[in-house]
Amino acid sequence: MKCRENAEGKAYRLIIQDIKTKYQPGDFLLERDLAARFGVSRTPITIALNRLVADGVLQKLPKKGCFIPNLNSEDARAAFSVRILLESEAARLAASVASPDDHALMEKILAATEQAIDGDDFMGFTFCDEDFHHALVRAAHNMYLYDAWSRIYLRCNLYTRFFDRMYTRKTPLKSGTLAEHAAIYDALVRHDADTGSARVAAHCNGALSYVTSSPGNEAR
Amino acid sequence: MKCRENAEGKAYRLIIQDIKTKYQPGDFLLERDLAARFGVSRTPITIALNRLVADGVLQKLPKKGCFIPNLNSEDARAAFSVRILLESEAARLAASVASPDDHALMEKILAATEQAIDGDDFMGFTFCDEDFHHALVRAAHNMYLYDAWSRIYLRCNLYTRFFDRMYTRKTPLKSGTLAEHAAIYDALVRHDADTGSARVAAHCNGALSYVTSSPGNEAR
DNA sequence: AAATTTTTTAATGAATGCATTAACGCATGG
DNA sequence: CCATGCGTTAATGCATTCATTAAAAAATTT
Repeated sequence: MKCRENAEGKAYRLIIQDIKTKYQPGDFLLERDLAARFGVSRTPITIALNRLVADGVLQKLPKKGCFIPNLNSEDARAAFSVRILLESEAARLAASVASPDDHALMEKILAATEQAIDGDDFMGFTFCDEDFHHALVRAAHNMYLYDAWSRIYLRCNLYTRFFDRMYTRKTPLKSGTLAEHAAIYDALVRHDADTGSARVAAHCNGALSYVTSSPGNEAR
Repeated sequence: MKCRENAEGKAYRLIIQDIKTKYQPGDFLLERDLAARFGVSRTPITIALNRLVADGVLQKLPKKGCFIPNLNSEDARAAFSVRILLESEAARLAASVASPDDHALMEKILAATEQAIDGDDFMGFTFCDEDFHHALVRAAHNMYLYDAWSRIYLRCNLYTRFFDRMYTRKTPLKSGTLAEHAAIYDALVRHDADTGSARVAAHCNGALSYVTSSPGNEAR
């Protein structure tokens, strides 16, 4: 049986959606607005916002509220370096301990990615991209590693999604991303920890370059 | 000017104190009790508890509440491996980028540690121990690394403090810890990243051994 | 007597109302 | 014309109240 989602969880999920699609760096997220739009009271909104601050996705000023942090290249490099540290270690571990279920899930995601590309479904592709990385890190079978990675990945995605929205540079990325994911997966099933780890690092560095090479990445 | 602490921040700090000194694995933290004891309403308590759940220090069951998670050796190894990954990388970075201020702070903490040992002040020693590690990771000058480390360190300390309370095995640890901290600091000022990183890893592995070697570490 | 159903209780979950405070506009004086 | 001080406003911060629900206790039935 699956318990129905509570108001706070719903708020958390919807706020993340909004952050990725609606708000810009510097924008304040007003509790009253969010509460009205999501049809809940301010209390669960407050809790969800505080969680997002703890996640590093939002910043907070006392008596001022929560806002999307400014994104600049230096921050991006700092955030991505932590992501790379964690995610490449996850790949190293996954090469040893990933289960057949983990492999099956990743294969399924790769297939779905290909399908999304064929259908020119950018949103679907984005979900598949995120799903693959989640599956990869989960395959390391260390919940603390996954927790820490999960947070910094959310933060890194803040950059990626924002620049996606700015430049909507979709097509050139897609094929490369799928090929790189497939190559990472290939190393994992061959239990080649060094190659898997290196490919993950290279892949993430590519994402970092995408973000930092864009002009105007110094947000207002 | 320093703003006075708000109720939520106070609650967060006091709950952590209580966790380290009062509660045991499996104990539920009742919001009403905490609110009454801290002299605030339930709202800031709820927010603080949710932050601690996000930090991985507490676990939560819907409609049941927050509780201290069970501590076992396997979890400890998983948590410490993430801590070691982050903290040894921090040492590697700090060897390059630490400022004179960072060095001065660490020296000050080392002196305070010695003083605490001389005065047989176990509480003071504990604070110095934590302060040193915080200063070390901060010296890497990467706030995302510090954030991620901070969380997993809190979780690791859950084990350490709990076993400290169980066995109060103070004296044999103290001198060794100080010497190891000093050795780490020495590597940092010599800009020897490899040695610093290795010494941090060894030091943390020692803490892990302390926790896992204790009998009865499989909590109820 | 054991099992099951009902009732009670006590906890979290959520909404509302009030207090506090930071920011904005406006007026006044230099 | 610019700076400063006051009053208004609108936001967060917090307390209180009500609703929901899970667990424990009691009563009833088999």
